[in-house]
Amino acid sequence: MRNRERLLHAARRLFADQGLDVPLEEIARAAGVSIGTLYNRFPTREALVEAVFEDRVAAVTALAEQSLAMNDAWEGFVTFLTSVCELQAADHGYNDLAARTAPVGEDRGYGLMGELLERAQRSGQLRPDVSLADMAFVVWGVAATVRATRGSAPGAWRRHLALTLDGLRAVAAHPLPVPPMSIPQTRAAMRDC
Amino acid sequence: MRNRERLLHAARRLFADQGLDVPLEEIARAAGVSIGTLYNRFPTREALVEAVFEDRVAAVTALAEQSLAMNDAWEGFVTFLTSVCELQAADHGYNDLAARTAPVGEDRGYGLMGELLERAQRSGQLRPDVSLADMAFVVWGVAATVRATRGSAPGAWRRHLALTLDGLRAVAAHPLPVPPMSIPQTRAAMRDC
DNA sequence: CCATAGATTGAGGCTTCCCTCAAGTTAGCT
DNA sequence: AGCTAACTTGAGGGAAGCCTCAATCTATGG
Repeated sequence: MRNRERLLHAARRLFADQGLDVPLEEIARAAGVSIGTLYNRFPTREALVEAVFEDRVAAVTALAEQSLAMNDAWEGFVTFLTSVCELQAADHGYNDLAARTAPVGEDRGYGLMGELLERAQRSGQLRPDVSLADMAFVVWGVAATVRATRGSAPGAWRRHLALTLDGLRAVAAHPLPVPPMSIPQTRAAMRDC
Repeated sequence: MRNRERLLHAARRLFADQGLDVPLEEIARAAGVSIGTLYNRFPTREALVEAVFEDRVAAVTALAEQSLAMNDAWEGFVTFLTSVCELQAADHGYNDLAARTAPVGEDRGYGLMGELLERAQRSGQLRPDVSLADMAFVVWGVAATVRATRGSAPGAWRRHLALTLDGLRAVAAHPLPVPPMSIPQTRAAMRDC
């Protein structure tokens, strides 16, 4: 039916503008549909969010593949992270989501992140003591900056990201005080938003 | 009166455990006082928050002074940032607050941050292209990690901070893509949470 | 043209939190 | 004791969201 599409369109727009916490009634109104219909189509907010951002999984996978295809391993690594952050910056809702969806997972798309990372380490440019779980710090950090600066200093996140990346270079490496998060820890942390 | 103290105690505890968004009614209940009394003493949530965290301003100033007294400029800089992050990690409420209160301000205490920063730059260890406004990235980033990992991986923020600090070293410096935020921009961003 | 299955509607009940204010209580002063 | 000023109380009104469900509408096949 047409209503499902209208709802997805409205939700996409409102999530992008206002984040994942928009009132569902507002989405229904924007779609020109009643709140009851929204609940018929998407029994929970989660279902709606998932449907709206379904395509992003593929998009991120594609970005990772493009980045892996680049000759320079470090450049590929940087390009991938930058692209993901650009998605975050362009869409308030995806920014909210990225923090919960981040790098570590059995997810096919994110296996590629591991390859990008290891390749950059083998090339000697990415510090060897970081692991996949550490990428969550990048995403969480930039997400916070994106959120804070959306209104007043859009683009400032690029500076934050650049500083962060400089800390990931092998030449910058100094001993880290604690071991990386384990996979279950990382997953639990992402659940906690 | 005694009630003011009871309220401050209860609020201090609940803010620390649950963040700044605890229901005021819960604070009143924990203080053994009615909601009306809470409103008599603290007409707005902000007033209560301010009263609870009043001492932190002095505490942070003291930390900055201690750090300035250290011989090694870089060590002082790192010690200060680490101490502030420790405060954030120990208190959910202060973590919420730090992001809005961060480095830039006419605040006496935060003028010292500028001295720490410039001293570390003069010593050649802190990269010369960062400014006070960039410290907001550190606070925002670590605050996000503290929040996410509070339950599942406490202490993980130390790793995030260490990586971030490595990116601030002069040896790590690579050109930054955009200029630092202006002071008004920084202040506006901090208002937006 | 009717019957029926399916979709849609939106008022209304529910929860949570905010904040106020009339009535009641306490404490200090004479 | 009596009087007053100051403080305390908590029921209650209001706003925002969530979610449900009986009534209504639509469409399709016979």
